[in-house]
Amino acid sequence: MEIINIHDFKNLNPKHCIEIQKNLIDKLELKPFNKFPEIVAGVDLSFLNDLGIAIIVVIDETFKLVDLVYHYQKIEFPYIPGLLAFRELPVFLEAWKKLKTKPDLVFFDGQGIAHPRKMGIATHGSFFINLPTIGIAKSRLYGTYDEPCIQKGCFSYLYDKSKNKIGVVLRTREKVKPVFVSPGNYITINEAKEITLEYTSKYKIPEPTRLAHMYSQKIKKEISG
DNA sequence: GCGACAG
DNA sequence: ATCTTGTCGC
Repeated sequence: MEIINIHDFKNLNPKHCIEIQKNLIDKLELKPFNKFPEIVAGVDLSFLNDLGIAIIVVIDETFKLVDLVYHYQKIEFPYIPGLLAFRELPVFLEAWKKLKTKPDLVFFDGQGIAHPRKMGIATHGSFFINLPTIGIAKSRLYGTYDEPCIQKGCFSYLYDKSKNKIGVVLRTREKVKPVFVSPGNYITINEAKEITLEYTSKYKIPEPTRLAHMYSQKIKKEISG
């Protein structure tokens, strides 16, 4: 069975998907990235009936927009908690082909290894683009944690059932609900947290993902008329 | 069997 | 994610 051919995603049932995720665990490399990414991309999808619209924004360390591409196509896979990658990665990868600027790192909207099988969309996606990735989720999918203090920069670790760290619950803005940050691949948990804070401006959601979401809503309106 | 459950 | 307006609090 082909393990990661994205074109076969739509023909898979949930059990196949879970097997694929389990088989990919050997490819996970949570090693230090050891550099600050000066050019990063942010990914997000919006939906219009049966269309999925993927947008990728590329910004520099001053949050200036460097590049932007998007792609939309029919969604072939339902939303199933734990299997988000199978729904969204096919659309994302088509948009990725259009990108001319190669970022140093990519932020995804969703989990990285903070996932039942350590295979959230940021992790799964890294195998296709071969770049370090970070998952930024607005809510928890998996793991246990204590509430972090209320100041910006406060954080607590997310743990799996074996008490291993799988990410952080990070307060990116004072008195506002924290975000769930986990490394996708080719980066450590602490690097993911630090880089996320560096790329956070005055809002709860870090700039790469926030801008991607903003533009995907804008593009959706253009498409709908 | 009963909850939990990214977007 | 999406459907949708005003409103409470810093």
